[in-house]
Amino acid sequence: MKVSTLGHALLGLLSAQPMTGYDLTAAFDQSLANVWSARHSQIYPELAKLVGAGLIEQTEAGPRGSKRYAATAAGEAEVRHWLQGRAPGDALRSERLLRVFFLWMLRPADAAAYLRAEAVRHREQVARYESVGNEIPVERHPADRWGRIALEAGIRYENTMAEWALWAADEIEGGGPVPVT
Amino acid sequence: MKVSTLGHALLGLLSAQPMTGYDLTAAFDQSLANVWSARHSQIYPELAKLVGAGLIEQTEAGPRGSKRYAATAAGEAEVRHWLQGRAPGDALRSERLLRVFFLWMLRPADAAAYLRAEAVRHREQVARYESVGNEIPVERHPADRWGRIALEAGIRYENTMAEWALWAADEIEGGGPVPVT
DNA sequence: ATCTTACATGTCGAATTTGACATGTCAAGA
DNA sequence: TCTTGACATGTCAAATTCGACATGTAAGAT
Repeated sequence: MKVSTLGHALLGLLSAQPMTGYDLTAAFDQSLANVWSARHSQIYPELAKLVGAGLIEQTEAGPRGSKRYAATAAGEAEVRHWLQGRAPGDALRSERLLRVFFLWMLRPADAAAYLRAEAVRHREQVARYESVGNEIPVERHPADRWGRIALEAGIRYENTMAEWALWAADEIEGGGPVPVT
Repeated sequence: MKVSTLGHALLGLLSAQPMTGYDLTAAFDQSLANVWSARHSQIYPELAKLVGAGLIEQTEAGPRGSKRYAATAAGEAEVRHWLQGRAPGDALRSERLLRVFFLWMLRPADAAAYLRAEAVRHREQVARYESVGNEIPVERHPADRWGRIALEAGIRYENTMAEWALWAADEIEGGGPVPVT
C-alpha cells in the first residue's frame, strides 16, 4: 500500500490530534499552506482511502455530520517510516523563482521594479509569519514546538529572498554592460 | 487561449534561443530543475499545443528527426504578459519542508540527526551550484546574466536552509523539556 | 422569524504530472 | 563490425491536483 505525500501529511496531522476533514482543510490553508497545499476536494477522498488502508479511523461523529479521524498505530508507523526514508521529492517547485529565469525579457527598469515588488511581498510574508508566531500556544504539544521551528525556516527563507531580490534589482539596474574583463 | 506554467517556461526558454524538445528536457533537468520540473513526456505534447496556438514555430529539422523550435512574436508577448501579471502561484511546494512539521514524531536524537543530514545535503547543493556558476559562459546572452542571478538565489536559499537545519538540530537536542514557565 | 456566516462533507470533470513503454538515429570506440 | 551511449521523439495509463458544483446544519445577529 503506497501512500502519497498528501496522505503522509494527513497522517502526520492526525497523529498529533484527531481532526475532521474541515479542520484538516483549515490546517492546509494556514500552517501548511507554505510548504504543501490541498483543497478539501482532495482531502475527503484521501481520508476515505486512508481509512480503507487502516491507517486512520473515525473516532467520533459530531454535530453537523462531522467525522473526526485519528491515526491508527499503523498510520503512525507509516509516518515514521516516511520521515526516515531518503528524500525522494527533494525538488522545490516555485513559479515565482521560475519567473526570474525569464526576467531578461523585460527592460532592466521593469525587471528591477518587479524584483523590488517581490522583496516587499517577501517582507510582508515575514510579518505574517511573525504574527502567527505570537499566536502559537506556549508548548502544549510537541507539534507546537516543531511548528515554531518550521516557522523559523519560513522567516529565514522569506528574509533571504527579500534581501536577494533587492540585491538582484541593484545588480540589474546598476550593472550596466558586462565587464568582460 | 490559456497557457500553463509549463507552457510559459517553454516559451521563455525558446525566446532566448531556438531549441529542440531534447534540449528543453535537458534544461529542465539542469538549470530549471530546482524551481520547476517536467519530463519529456509532458514537454513534447506541450510543444505541439504551443505550435497549435501559434506561440512557437518549428524553425529547423535536424539530424535524428529532431525539430528545433523558436518562440514567435506572439509567444514572446505572452511571456512578457505572464511576467507582469500578479503572481498567482506564489505558493512554494516542498516535501522536505513538509516533513519538518512531523519530526516531533521521532525521538529528539533522531530528529536532530535528520536535520544535520539535511544541512549536509543543503551544503552539497551549494557546492553544486557554485560549480555550475563557474561553467556559465561570460555573458553571451542576457539570459546568462539572469542565470547567474537565479543561481545566487539558489545559493542563498541553500545556505539559509543549511544554517537553519543546524540551528533547529541544536534547538531540539539542547532544548530539553519544555519550560512551562 | 430571517439572514448571514461558519461549519461540514461530498462529487465530478478537466488539467497537470509521472512513469513506463516504445522506437529509432548517429557517432565514437573496441 | 559491433556495441554502447548520447541524441531524439513519441504514446499511454495512472496518479495527483484543481476548480466548480452541490448540499445541508448550527449558531448568532438583526
